[in-house]
Amino acid sequence: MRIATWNVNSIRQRIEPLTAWLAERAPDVVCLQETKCVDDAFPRAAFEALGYNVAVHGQKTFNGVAILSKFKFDEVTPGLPGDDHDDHARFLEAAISTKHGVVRVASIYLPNGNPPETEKYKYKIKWMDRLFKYAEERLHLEEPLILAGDYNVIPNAIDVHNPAAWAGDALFLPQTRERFHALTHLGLTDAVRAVSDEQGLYTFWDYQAGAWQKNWGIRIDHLLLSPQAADRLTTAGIDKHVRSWEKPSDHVPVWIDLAIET
DNA sequence: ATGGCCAATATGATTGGA
Repeated sequence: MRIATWNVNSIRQRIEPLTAWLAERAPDVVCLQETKCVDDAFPRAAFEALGYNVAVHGQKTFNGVAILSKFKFDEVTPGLPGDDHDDHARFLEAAISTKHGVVRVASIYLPNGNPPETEKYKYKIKWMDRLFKYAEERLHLEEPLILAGDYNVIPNAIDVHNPAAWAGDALFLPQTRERFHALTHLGLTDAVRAVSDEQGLYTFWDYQAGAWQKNWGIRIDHLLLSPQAADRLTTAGIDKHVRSWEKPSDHVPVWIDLAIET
Protein backbone atom coordinates (compact mmCIF):
# COMPACT_ATOMS: atom_id res chain seq x y z
CA MET A 1 0.00 0.00 0.00
CA ARG A 2 1.53 3.28 -1.13
CA ILE A 3 0.48 6.46 0.68
CA ALA A 4 1.64 9.95 -0.27
CA THR A 5 1.27 13.57 0.73
CA TRP A 6 1.62 16.69 -1.40
CA ASN A 7 0.93 20.36 -0.79
CA VAL A 8 -0.10 21.30 -4.33
CA ASN A 9 -0.56 25.08 -3.82
CA SER A 10 -3.90 25.26 -5.70
CA ILE A 11 -5.43 22.06 -7.06
CA ARG A 12 -6.83 23.84 -10.11
CA GLN A 13 -3.34 25.07 -11.07
CA ARG A 14 -1.81 21.63 -10.56
CA ILE A 15 -4.03 19.17 -12.44
CA GLU A 16 -1.39 18.48 -15.09
CA PRO A 17 1.63 17.86 -12.84
CA LEU A 18 -0.52 15.96 -10.36
CA THR A 19 -1.93 13.57 -12.95
CA ALA A 20 1.56 13.08 -14.41
CA TRP A 21 2.92 12.26 -10.98
CA LEU A 22 0.03 9.90 -10.19
CA ALA A 23 0.83 7.96 -13.37
CA GLU A 24 4.51 7.81 -12.46
CA ARG A 25 4.34 6.96 -8.74
CA ALA A 26 0.97 5.14 -8.72
CA PRO A 27 0.08 5.84 -5.08
CA ASP A 28 -2.98 4.16 -3.57
CA VAL A 29 -3.79 7.05 -1.27
CA VAL A 30 -2.78 10.71 -1.63
CA CYS A 31 -3.23 13.45 0.97
CA LEU A 32 -3.38 16.89 -0.62
CA GLN A 33 -3.04 20.32 0.99
CA GLU A 34 -3.64 23.92 -0.05
CA THR A 35 -6.26 22.98 -2.60
CA LYS A 36 -7.49 26.59 -2.37
CA CYS A 37 -11.02 26.06 -3.64
CA VAL A 38 -14.53 25.31 -2.42
CA ASP A 39 -15.71 21.70 -2.63
CA ASP A 40 -17.91 22.31 -5.68
CA ALA A 41 -14.95 23.71 -7.61
CA PHE A 42 -12.62 20.77 -6.90
CA PRO A 43 -11.75 19.06 -10.22
CA ARG A 44 -12.90 15.63 -9.02
CA ALA A 45 -13.48 14.19 -12.50
CA ALA A 46 -9.80 14.43 -13.46
CA PHE A 47 -8.93 12.01 -10.63
CA GLU A 48 -12.03 9.84 -10.74
CA ALA A 49 -11.09 9.13 -14.36
CA LEU A 50 -7.83 7.66 -13.02
CA GLY A 51 -9.65 5.37 -10.63
CA TYR A 52 -9.50 7.44 -7.46
CA ASN A 53 -12.23 8.12 -4.95
CA VAL A 54 -12.10 11.76 -3.94
CA ALA A 55 -12.81 13.26 -0.51
CA VAL A 56 -12.58 17.03 -0.12
CA HIS A 57 -12.69 19.61 2.63
CA GLY A 58 -12.11 23.01 1.11
CA GLN A 59 -12.90 26.68 1.52
CA LYS A 60 -12.71 29.77 -0.61
CA THR A 61 -9.24 31.13 -1.52
CA PHE A 62 -7.09 29.57 1.22
CA ASN A 63 -6.21 26.27 2.88
CA GLY A 64 -8.21 23.23 1.78
CA VAL A 65 -7.32 19.54 2.10
CA ALA A 66 -8.34 16.44 0.18
CA ILE A 67 -7.69 12.72 -0.02
CA LEU A 68 -7.55 10.60 -3.17
CA SER A 69 -7.92 6.85 -2.68
CA LYS A 70 -7.97 3.82 -4.94
CA PHE A 71 -10.00 2.17 -2.18
CA LYS A 72 -13.42 3.06 -0.99
CA PHE A 73 -13.79 5.37 1.99
CA ASP A 74 -15.67 3.80 4.90
CA GLU A 75 -15.86 7.11 6.66
CA VAL A 76 -14.67 10.65 6.03
CA THR A 77 -14.46 13.25 8.80
CA PRO A 78 -13.51 16.90 8.24
CA GLY A 79 -12.05 19.14 10.94
CA LEU A 80 -9.57 18.66 13.78
CA PRO A 81 -11.44 18.29 17.09
CA GLY A 82 -10.95 20.71 19.94
CA ASP A 83 -12.16 24.12 18.71
CA ASP A 84 -15.66 24.70 17.30
CA HIS A 85 -14.69 28.23 16.26
CA ASP A 86 -11.84 27.14 14.00
CA ASP A 87 -13.19 27.59 10.47
CA HIS A 88 -9.97 26.85 8.54
CA ALA A 89 -10.16 23.79 6.27
CA ARG A 90 -6.95 22.11 7.43
CA PHE A 91 -7.82 18.57 8.42
CA LEU A 92 -9.57 15.59 6.85
CA GLU A 93 -9.58 12.06 8.20
CA ALA A 94 -10.60 8.96 6.25
CA ALA A 95 -11.02 5.34 7.25
CA ILE A 96 -10.13 2.89 4.48
CA SER A 97 -10.86 -0.85 4.55
CA THR A 98 -8.25 -3.44 3.71
CA LYS A 99 -8.04 -7.22 4.16
CA HIS A 100 -6.17 -6.58 7.40
CA GLY A 101 -8.73 -4.21 8.81
CA VAL A 102 -9.06 -0.47 8.80
CA VAL A 103 -6.28 1.95 7.86
CA ARG A 104 -6.86 5.48 9.06
CA VAL A 105 -5.35 8.36 7.09
CA ALA A 106 -5.49 12.08 7.82
CA SER A 107 -4.54 14.91 5.48
CA ILE A 108 -3.06 17.72 7.57
CA TYR A 109 -2.31 21.35 6.76
CA LEU A 110 -0.81 22.76 9.92
CA PRO A 111 -0.82 26.57 10.23
CA ASN A 112 2.30 28.42 9.13
CA GLY A 113 2.34 30.72 12.17
CA ASN A 114 4.45 33.59 10.88
CA PRO A 115 5.10 36.18 12.13
CA PRO A 116 5.79 34.57 15.54
CA GLU A 117 4.80 37.53 17.74
CA THR A 118 1.23 37.55 16.42
CA GLU A 119 -2.07 35.72 16.87
CA LYS A 120 -1.07 33.59 13.90
CA TYR A 121 1.62 31.90 15.96
CA LYS A 122 -0.71 31.42 18.93
CA TYR A 123 -3.16 29.74 16.57
CA LYS A 124 -0.40 27.45 15.29
CA ILE A 125 0.60 26.38 18.81
CA LYS A 126 -3.02 25.76 19.82
CA TRP A 127 -3.55 23.74 16.64
CA MET A 128 -0.50 21.62 17.47
CA ASP A 129 -1.81 21.02 20.98
CA ARG A 130 -5.15 19.91 19.50
CA LEU A 131 -3.30 17.60 17.09
CA PHE A 132 -1.44 16.08 20.05
CA LYS A 133 -4.71 15.33 21.85
CA TYR A 134 -6.25 13.87 18.71
CA ALA A 135 -3.19 11.66 18.13
CA GLU A 136 -3.21 10.51 21.73
CA GLU A 137 -6.83 9.39 21.41
CA ARG A 138 -6.33 7.73 18.05
CA LEU A 139 -3.28 5.79 19.24
CA HIS A 140 -5.49 4.02 21.78
CA LEU A 141 -7.27 2.36 18.84
CA GLU A 142 -4.02 0.51 18.01
CA GLU A 143 -4.72 0.79 14.28
CA PRO A 144 -2.43 1.60 11.36
CA LEU A 145 -2.70 5.40 11.39
CA ILE A 146 -0.97 7.76 8.97
CA LEU A 147 -0.96 11.50 9.71
CA ALA A 148 0.31 12.95 6.46
CA GLY A 149 0.67 16.52 5.38
CA ASP A 150 2.32 19.89 5.44
CA TYR A 151 3.26 20.31 9.10
CA ASN A 152 5.01 23.64 8.59
CA VAL A 153 7.63 22.32 11.00
CA ILE A 154 11.36 21.87 10.39
CA PRO A 155 12.01 19.13 12.97
CA ASN A 156 15.81 19.41 13.26
CA ALA A 157 18.81 21.34 11.99
CA ILE A 158 19.59 18.64 9.42
CA ASP A 159 16.22 19.38 7.80
CA VAL A 160 17.17 22.89 6.66
CA HIS A 161 19.86 24.25 4.35
CA ASN A 162 20.76 27.15 6.63
CA PRO A 163 19.56 26.64 10.23
CA ALA A 164 20.83 30.03 11.43
CA ALA A 165 18.69 31.88 8.88
CA TRP A 166 15.58 30.08 10.16
CA ALA A 167 16.26 30.42 13.89
CA GLY A 168 13.48 32.95 14.53
CA ASP A 169 10.97 31.54 12.06
CA ALA A 170 7.65 30.01 13.19
CA LEU A 171 8.61 26.79 11.37
CA PHE A 172 11.80 26.33 13.39
CA LEU A 173 11.23 27.96 16.80
CA PRO A 174 11.93 25.72 19.82
CA GLN A 175 8.24 25.83 20.89
CA THR A 176 7.23 24.58 17.44
CA ARG A 177 9.83 21.82 17.29
CA GLU A 178 9.08 20.73 20.87
CA ARG A 179 5.47 20.12 19.92
CA PHE A 180 6.42 18.15 16.84
CA HIS A 181 8.80 16.07 18.92
CA ALA A 182 6.02 15.53 21.47
CA LEU A 183 4.14 13.71 18.70
CA THR A 184 7.06 11.40 18.01
CA HIS A 185 7.57 10.86 21.77
CA LEU A 186 3.92 9.81 21.96
CA GLY A 187 4.79 6.91 19.70
CA LEU A 188 4.44 8.29 16.17
CA THR A 189 7.26 7.61 13.72
CA ASP A 190 8.57 10.17 11.22
CA ALA A 191 8.60 7.85 8.19
CA VAL A 192 11.37 9.56 6.20
CA ARG A 193 13.68 9.64 9.24
CA ALA A 194 12.91 5.98 9.96
CA VAL A 195 14.61 5.05 6.70
CA SER A 196 17.32 7.72 6.37
CA ASP A 197 19.46 10.01 8.54
CA GLU A 198 20.79 11.80 5.48
CA GLN A 199 21.23 15.56 5.53
CA GLY A 200 19.56 17.70 2.88
CA LEU A 201 16.29 15.81 2.46
CA TYR A 202 13.97 18.67 1.59
CA THR A 203 10.31 18.87 0.57
CA PHE A 204 9.92 22.63 -0.01
CA TRP A 205 11.87 25.23 -1.94
CA ASP A 206 10.63 28.82 -2.04
CA TYR A 207 9.62 30.26 -5.40
CA GLN A 208 11.68 33.34 -4.50
CA ALA A 209 15.36 34.20 -4.64
CA GLY A 210 16.35 31.19 -6.74
CA ALA A 211 15.88 28.91 -3.72
CA TRP A 212 15.38 25.82 -5.90
CA GLN A 213 18.44 26.46 -8.04
CA LYS A 214 20.57 26.98 -4.91
CA ASN A 215 18.94 24.03 -3.09
CA TRP A 216 17.86 26.26 -0.23
CA GLY A 217 15.25 23.80 0.94
CA ILE A 218 13.48 22.72 4.09
CA ARG A 219 11.81 19.45 5.13
CA ILE A 220 8.33 20.32 6.38
CA ASP A 221 6.04 17.71 4.77
CA HIS A 222 5.85 14.59 6.90
CA LEU A 223 4.13 11.26 7.32
CA LEU A 224 3.77 10.28 10.98
CA LEU A 225 2.95 6.64 11.62
CA SER A 226 1.36 4.79 14.52
CA PRO A 227 3.30 1.70 15.70
CA GLN A 228 0.90 -0.54 13.76
CA ALA A 229 1.78 1.38 10.57
CA ALA A 230 5.49 1.85 11.36
CA ASP A 231 5.92 -1.90 11.86
CA ARG A 232 4.90 -2.38 8.23
CA LEU A 233 6.97 0.47 6.74
CA THR A 234 9.18 -0.79 3.92
CA THR A 235 10.15 2.36 1.96
CA ALA A 236 9.88 6.13 2.13
CA GLY A 237 10.78 8.63 -0.57
CA ILE A 238 10.72 12.28 -1.59
CA ASP A 239 10.00 12.97 -5.26
CA LYS A 240 12.37 15.93 -5.52
CA HIS A 241 12.49 15.82 -9.33
CA VAL A 242 8.88 17.03 -9.51
CA ARG A 243 10.07 20.48 -8.35
CA SER A 244 11.78 21.01 -11.72
CA TRP A 245 8.63 20.30 -13.78
CA GLU A 246 6.59 22.95 -15.56
CA LYS A 247 4.28 24.91 -13.26
CA PRO A 248 5.55 23.29 -10.07
CA SER A 249 4.14 23.58 -6.59
CA ASP A 250 6.71 24.92 -4.12
CA HIS A 251 6.35 21.55 -2.29
CA VAL A 252 7.08 18.07 -3.66
CA PRO A 253 5.36 14.73 -2.96
CA VAL A 254 6.51 12.51 -0.11
CA TRP A 255 5.44 8.85 -0.04
CA ILE A 256 5.73 5.59 1.86
CA ASP A 257 5.16 1.92 1.17
CA LEU A 258 3.47 -0.15 3.84
CA ALA A 259 3.40 -3.95 3.72
CA ILE A 260 -0.37 -4.01 3.99
CA GLU A 261 -2.37 -6.14 1.57
CA THR A 262 -5.24 -4.35 -0.06
C1' DA B 1 15.78 33.88 3.41
C1' DT B 2 14.49 37.75 0.77
C1' DG B 3 15.97 41.54 -4.87
C1' DG B 4 14.54 37.70 -7.39
C1' DC B 5 7.55 34.12 -6.80
C1' DC B 6 3.00 32.42 -7.12
C1' DA B 7 -2.15 32.08 -6.44
C1' DA B 8 -6.81 34.02 -5.52
C1' DT B 9 -9.79 37.92 -5.66
C1' DA B 10 -15.44 40.80 -8.62
C1' DT B 11 -8.38 41.78 -9.64
C1' DG B 12 -5.65 45.99 -12.02
C1' DA B 13 -3.53 46.15 -5.66
C1' DT B 14 -3.79 43.38 -1.73
C1' DT B 15 -3.32 39.32 1.09
C1' DG B 16 -1.29 34.94 2.27
C1' DG B 17 2.14 31.70 1.84
C1' DA B 18 7.04 29.75 4.10
